[in-house]
Amino acid sequence: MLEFEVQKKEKKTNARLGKIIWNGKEYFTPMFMPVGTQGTVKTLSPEEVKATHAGIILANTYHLWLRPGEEIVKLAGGLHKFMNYDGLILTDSGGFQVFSLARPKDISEEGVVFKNQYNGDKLLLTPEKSIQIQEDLGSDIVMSFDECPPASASKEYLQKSVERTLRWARRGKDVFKGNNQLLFGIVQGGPYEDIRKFSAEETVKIGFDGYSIGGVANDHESKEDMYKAFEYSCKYLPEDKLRYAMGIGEPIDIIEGVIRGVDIFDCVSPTRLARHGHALTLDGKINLKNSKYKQDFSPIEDACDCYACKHYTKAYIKHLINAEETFGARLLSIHNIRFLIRLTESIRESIKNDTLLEYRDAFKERYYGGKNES
RNA sequence: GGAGGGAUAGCGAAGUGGUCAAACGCGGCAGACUGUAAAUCUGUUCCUUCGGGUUCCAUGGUUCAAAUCCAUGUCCCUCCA
Repeated sequence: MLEFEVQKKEKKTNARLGKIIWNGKEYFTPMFMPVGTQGTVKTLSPEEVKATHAGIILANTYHLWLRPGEEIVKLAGGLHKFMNYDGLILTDSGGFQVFSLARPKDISEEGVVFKNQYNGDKLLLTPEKSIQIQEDLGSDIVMSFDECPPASASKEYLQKSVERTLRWARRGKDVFKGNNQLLFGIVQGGPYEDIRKFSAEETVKIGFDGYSIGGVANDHESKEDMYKAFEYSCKYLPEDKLRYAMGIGEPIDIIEGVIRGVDIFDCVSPTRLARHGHALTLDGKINLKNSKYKQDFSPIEDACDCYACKHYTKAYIKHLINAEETFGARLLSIHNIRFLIRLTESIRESIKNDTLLEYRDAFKERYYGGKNES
């Protein structure tokens, strides 16, 4: 069983340094979780994922339900065995797909109706079904099925949505067997303190192994609103449980999240940006498709210890991206994930030294180089 | 030697009297991307001092008006000898 303890609290912020023990292995928080929606971190082998020092990945209930089907994964012996990955796996519940795929009229008290994108079938995903699928997948951390409304939704809608998500959380917990799996509840409520407080307190009353902060970075809301959501959620969550900000992955957002008490982050951005030719660097995000890198025979970052930076130049990776060779996307994915993992390593170091705010300011100054972050 | 067909922006390719600075695709140049319907999507791509200027193989012509019609030339392709 997975254990979690807070080892140190930063003096000037709400940041925490934590340790997870699972299957005899230790993992440290704050941590970043690469996304492997369909049972693979796009373009990477599990060995390459592990080489970035990522200890946990996220897979998706909705996608694996549709294809290949959770019964296939179960027959294979569970997702770890199926995809040959022995690190931690967290499965998202399909809640994000309520935001990205469903229309308002598809959402009811019972659950959410989706149209199977492969054969047009009508499919009903309910809190109970989501838990059953995740149990069959055999992930280590199971997410409650939630509605993920846009941050811009009206306060009235958010309040109603949060109440329904609470009922769904209750229903999910009631059927969850807990066989060597943890179950997380999800706090919603947009940028409003009263709704976040209500959502957090009521979710805690139901009682979960950890708590997620959802409904952030899904609607081009302001950074200020996103950070409020972190703050107003963490404020009402227990100290001794993991806190996970769902979908957060811009470097500055990770730092600001940690400052407000978040332990875990996940994001598609390092792999998606990679496929689109972008590399994360301490001096900001760069686009290797830009012609200025044609003859740049230096690594993406001199100081980076990733496989891509140790062996390849920007000019070569640019060539691969321009030629649409998958190796380019793979090298950039390795780099970008390693970049975010290294970011969390630096953050943990700063928490130990109680210098997180100074770290944040120096990071921002260099990353944005005087430009406004957006 | 004979008979046809063709030449349009960096490339491919529409257009066959005015609504054409010229569709569309590729390439080029940029931008976006936060629990992945995303190896996707968006913008831009003759010159410009943003008023305009100069284009559709070349030259001449017809017309109020030509990428589009006519004549001649150049080059390319196909078929027949």
